[in-house]
Amino acid sequence: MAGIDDNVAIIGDWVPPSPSPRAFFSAMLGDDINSRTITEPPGENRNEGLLLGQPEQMTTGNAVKKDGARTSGAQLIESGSFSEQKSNSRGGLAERMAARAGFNAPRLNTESIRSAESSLNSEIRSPYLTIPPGLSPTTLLESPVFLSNLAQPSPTTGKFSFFPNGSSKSSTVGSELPDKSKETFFEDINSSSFAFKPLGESGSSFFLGGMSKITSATFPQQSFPGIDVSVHSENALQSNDVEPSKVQSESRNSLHFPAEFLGNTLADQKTSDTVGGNAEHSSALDEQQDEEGDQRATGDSMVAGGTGGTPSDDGYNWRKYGQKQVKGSEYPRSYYKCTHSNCPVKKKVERSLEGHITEIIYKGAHSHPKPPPNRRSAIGSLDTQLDIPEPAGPQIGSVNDSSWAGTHQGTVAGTSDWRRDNVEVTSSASGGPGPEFGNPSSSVQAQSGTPFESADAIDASSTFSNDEDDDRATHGSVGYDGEGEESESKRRKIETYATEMSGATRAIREPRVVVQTTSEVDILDDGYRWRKYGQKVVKGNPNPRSYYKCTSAGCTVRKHVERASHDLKSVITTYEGKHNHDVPAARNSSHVNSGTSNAPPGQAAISVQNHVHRPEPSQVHNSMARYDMPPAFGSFSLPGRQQLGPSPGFSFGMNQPGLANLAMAGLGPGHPKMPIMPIHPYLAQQRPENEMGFMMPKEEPKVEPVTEPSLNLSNNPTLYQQIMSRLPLGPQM
DNA sequence: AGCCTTTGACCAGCG
DNA sequence: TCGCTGGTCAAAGGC
Repeated sequence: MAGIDDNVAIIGDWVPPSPSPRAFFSAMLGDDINSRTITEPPGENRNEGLLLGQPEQMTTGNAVKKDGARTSGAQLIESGSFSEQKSNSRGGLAERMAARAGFNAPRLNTESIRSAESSLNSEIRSPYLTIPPGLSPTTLLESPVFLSNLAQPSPTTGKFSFFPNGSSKSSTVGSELPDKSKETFFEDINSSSFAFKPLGESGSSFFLGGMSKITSATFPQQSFPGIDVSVHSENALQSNDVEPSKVQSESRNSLHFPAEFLGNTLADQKTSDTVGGNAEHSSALDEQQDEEGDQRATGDSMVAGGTGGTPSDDGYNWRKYGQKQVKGSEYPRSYYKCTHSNCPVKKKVERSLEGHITEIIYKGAHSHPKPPPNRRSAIGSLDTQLDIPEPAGPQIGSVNDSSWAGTHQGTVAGTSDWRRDNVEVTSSASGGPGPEFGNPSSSVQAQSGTPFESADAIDASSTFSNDEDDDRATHGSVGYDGEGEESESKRRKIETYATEMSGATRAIREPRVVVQTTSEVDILDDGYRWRKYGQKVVKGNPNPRSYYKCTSAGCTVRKHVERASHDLKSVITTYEGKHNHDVPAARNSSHVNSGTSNAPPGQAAISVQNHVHRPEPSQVHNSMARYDMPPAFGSFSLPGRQQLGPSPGFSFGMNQPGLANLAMAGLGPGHPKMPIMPIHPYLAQQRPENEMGFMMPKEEPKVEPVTEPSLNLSNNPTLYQQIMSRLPLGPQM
C-alpha cells in the first residue's frame, strides 16, 4: 500500500484521506460493489474522503442516468448533489468540507455539472477541465491508469488493465476485492452495464480519448463521493468519424472524478499492473513505477498549490496575464497562459484569501510535452531544445480523440474565444491528422528524426497502450493536456536526451534575426501583433529594451526592440522563434503597413521565410518580419518549398521608413557571415536614406554586417534563394 | 537577460 | 445605446 500512503502524503492537507481502491471502484461499479464498500470495516476506512465529499457524477453521456448517479452517491454520502451544494453556496460547501475533512476544502466549479446533468441524454462534452484546488492536473492527467488503462480494456484480452486478475503483492484494487468480487468482477461489470462502446463510437476520444470511453461507458451509477473534478471542455470531443454537426451538439459534458481516485488511482494502478500479470502492460508498468517519484513530486507541488503555492504546479509553466474579481465569486480569478511559445492553453484560477486554490479551469490542450521538471521554471520552449516539428496545423491533443484537449486541429491553437471553441472545433476539422502532442505516441513520433526515434524507451504505444494505432490517439489523449499521460520516466528520458544534447541545443535553437533600422519608426509595426511582456535596460545600452511576443496563438516568435546606443535613431529589433502564421488581418488605419499587408499573397509582400530554422515544408508558411512591397515587386518564396500560406515568408518591407539595407550574418559554424545584402534598387528608391541591418546570426553574438556585393539582389528575383543558398543546410540555428 | 507578477485600463459580448 | 461583465492588454517593477 505504499502507493496509497505515498499519495496520501502527496495530497497533503487538502485531499481527503485516501480511500481504498475498493471504495472507489465500488462507487464506480455500482451497487454490487458499493454494498461491499459500505460494509468495509471502519478500521480500514480510508474512505473517509469518500464520505466527506460530494456525490460525484461520472457523466457518461446518454449512458448515464441522472437518478442512478445520485442514488449511488446517496449510498456513500449524505445527500444532495455537488452542484446543488454549490448552487447554494460555494463558500458554504468549502466550509462544510473543511469541517468534515479537516482541511480547507476548495470551491469547485460545478457549473459544468449542472450542465451535464441537464444534458445527460446527449453526448455533450465540455472541454473545460475544472480541477479542485490543490489537485494538480498532473496527477489526473498523467495517470495512464485513470484515463487510459482504466478506461480501456485490452483490445486483445478485453481485460481492464486496472483490474489485474492475477495475484497481487499488495493490497491493490483487485486484491482488496473479495475473492468473489474478483471472480465476478467482470461479471459485475457486465451486469452493471459497464461496457465500453467501440472506439469511434463514442463520438469522442479521450481526454478525452480515454475519458470519452468513460463517458461512453454505461455506468449505471457514477456517483463518486469526494472531491470533484469536472471536465469542461470547450474543445469538442470527437473522433474522426464524428460529424461536425454531431460534435457541435456534444458541446458540453462533465466528467467528475473523485479526488481520491485522482490521487490514488495511479499508485493503485501501478500496483495492480505490477501484479496483474498483464504482459501487455509490462512496459507500462516500469514506466508507471518510474513515475511514482514524479507523482510524489507533483503531489508536493499540489500541496503547495492547494495551500497557497503556485496556482497549481501542474508541471507546465504559466504566465499570469490578468486578474479579475468576477461577479459571484468570492475570490479573484487569475488568468494564466501556458508560457510555452506554441501552446494555446489557458487556465483560470480562483484562489481564496488564504491562498487555497478554489477553482481551476483549463482551456485548450497543451501542444507540447510537459517541460522536464528541472526546466519547468525555465523557458518553456522545449521545442527549441528537441526541435520537435510543429504540426502542419494547429496542434492539439490528438486527432482521433480530438477530445477535450484534443480538439481538432485548427481549434485550440487558433482560437482565443473560448466560447467559440466548440464550433470551431467542428468547423475546422478538415485539417486532418497531424502531429499530436496530445498523444503520447504521436508526441514521440513528433520527435522522430531526433535520437528519440530509436529509443525504445519512448515507445509510447507500448507504454501507454497495447492497442493498435487506431487506439493510440485515444490513449494519447488521456491527458487533458495531450501530454498528461506521458510518463515521467519518458519525460526524464527526453530530458536526459535534452541534457545530453545540451551541446547540440544551441545548434537547433531557433534562429535569431536582427533587424536594425535607422528611423524613428521601428519595426514594431511589422504587420504582426505583439504583446509587450517586459522591458529592461540592458548593459551597454542606456535605452530600454522592450520584449515582445507575438500575440498570435501558436506563434513562437518573440522579439525585443531597443534603440542603438550609438544612434538613437537606430532601432534594433531582434526576432527569435519560429514563425507559424500569416500576418494578421489588417489592423485599423493606424497600421503603418495596413496599406499593403492585406494584399493578396504574392502581391504585396516579398516573403522570405525564416528558413534559417530549416523548417519542414509544413513550416514554409512560417513567416517573420514582414515588410510590405508594392504589388509590382511580387513575391518570392523559397524554391522547392511549398508555399502554404498567403504570405509565406520572410517579408522585407520596403515601403516602410527605415528599411533599406539588409544583412544576414552569422549563419553558423563553417558558414561565413552572411553579408549585407545590397538593397534592391527598388528599395533604395523607396527609402534611400534609410538603412536597415538584417542579420541572422546563428548564435547570440551579433555579427557585424559584412557587405558582399556578390549577393546582388537587384537583378535576381530569387532573393530568397540567394539568402537560403547561404544558409547552412544541416540542423542549425 | 529574460521572464513573471501586479494592476488599472481597455475591449467586446450580452442583456 | 448603455451598462455590466469577463477577459485581455500593457506599463512598471520585481525576481
